[in-house]
Amino acid sequence: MPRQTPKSEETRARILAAALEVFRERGFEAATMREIAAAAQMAVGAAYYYFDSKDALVMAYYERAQNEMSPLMDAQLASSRTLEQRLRAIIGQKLDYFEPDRKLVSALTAHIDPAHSLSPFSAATAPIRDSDIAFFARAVYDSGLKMPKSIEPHLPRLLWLYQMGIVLFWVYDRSQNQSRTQLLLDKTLTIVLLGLKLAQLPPLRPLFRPAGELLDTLFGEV
Amino acid sequence: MPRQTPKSEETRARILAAALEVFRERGFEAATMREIAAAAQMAVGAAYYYFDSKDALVMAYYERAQNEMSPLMDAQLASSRTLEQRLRAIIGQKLDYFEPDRKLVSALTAHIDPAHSLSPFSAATAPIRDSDIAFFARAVYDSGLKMPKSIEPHLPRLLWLYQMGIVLFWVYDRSQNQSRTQLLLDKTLTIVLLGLKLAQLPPLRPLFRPAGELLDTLFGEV
DNA sequence: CGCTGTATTTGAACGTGTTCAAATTATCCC
DNA sequence: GGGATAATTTGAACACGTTCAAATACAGCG
Repeated sequence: MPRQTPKSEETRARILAAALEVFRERGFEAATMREIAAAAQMAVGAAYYYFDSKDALVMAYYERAQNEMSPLMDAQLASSRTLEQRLRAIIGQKLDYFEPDRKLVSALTAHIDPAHSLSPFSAATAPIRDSDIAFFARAVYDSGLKMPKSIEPHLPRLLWLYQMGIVLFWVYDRSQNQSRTQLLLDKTLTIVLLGLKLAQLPPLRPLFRPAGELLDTLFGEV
Repeated sequence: MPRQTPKSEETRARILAAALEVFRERGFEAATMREIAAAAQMAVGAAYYYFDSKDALVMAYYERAQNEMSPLMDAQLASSRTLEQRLRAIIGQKLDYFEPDRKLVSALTAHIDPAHSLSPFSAATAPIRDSDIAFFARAVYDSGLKMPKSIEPHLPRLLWLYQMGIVLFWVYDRSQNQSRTQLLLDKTLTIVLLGLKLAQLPPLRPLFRPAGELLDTLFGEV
């Protein structure tokens, strides 16, 4: 993994920039590694010296996106109070950030298979996923929500999963300005928050015990 | 599309059989069209004369599966009464049928992108999807469930989507005997049925109106 | 049987992502 | 500076899915 010298770091950046340019212009699938290498003014082999695969270019984009979004997310969390505000802020921020690259993001969401490196559920994307889930953990924690003990530890991951569904829908949403996604977000957020409110009511808590057990097993180690 | 003479039909069948053999042996990705053609004792071009692509072979498998499952589903529906029984029967039947080909099915569920022909949401799989949703429609209708008018027309599709989630989980479930999927099915089915019961209570109906509006827009034409 | 047109079959060729031995360039140490 | 070692760059080569012009088998008809 050549990230040693400043020069190689710069070459790497040049290839990534060229790749994104070609991706945006012709889409991920239609873009060829030869094109990308040519755009970066080097032989195709050189691109492979810096990136293991075509997918790795998208992965690098994904990692950079996460890094760039991190402070933005912090700001969103700092400037919102209720859980609803926070969830809206986080998810809205993510959609805003990815807006110019919706086509490219679809390469990231195209695969469900956890064995596929670009899948949001893969081992390769685990660090990004974890740092993402951490935002939801903070959103929940800072809002002082009191959840049943059986649900609480899983809540960040559940919300992340929910957000993943929204993003997925958004990527393939062909309505004007992705207005359907807005609708989906508005309505489902209401439902999610209602569910969380209900889970807080002591008399209803027993109803959530089975759900907790389910989550324990599903999110537990394989 | 050469499905004219009995002979060509037989050749087509031979290629599909050879393909499934190779797919089962080495997995969809690792299998090559040259291997498949060789297994069917013909040149690679001949395979393409009968099937447009490697994906088309999986699609043919999918179509055949749907045809073979149809009478089995009928039987399951005939021998069960309550909605819970029916849902269990339908979903259980599907998992049983696909059990020997879990690896191959993963090629069908690997893509979310509706533009990808093998995606469960693609235009190419629409006929299979529709016939599948029809089973859920019958399961609901025959069970005499009284749903709010706002939800009712969407219920079959919703249940199909739910089932899709279960199948998806199952395909990538690496626990012994896919026991986690069983757990997921048991627990979520309880929750789904509880939700449907609640939706039937007149005092709670207003709560479901927004959900109905959401579904109207989401499932409406683009 | 032979002729004609269609259905099928062939395998070389294309463009793809990826690999790799070899060539080139940079770096370090004396 | 010069020689050795490492980092980088090259482009041909590979296996893949797919295409296609050409070759072959077949069917119907006189």
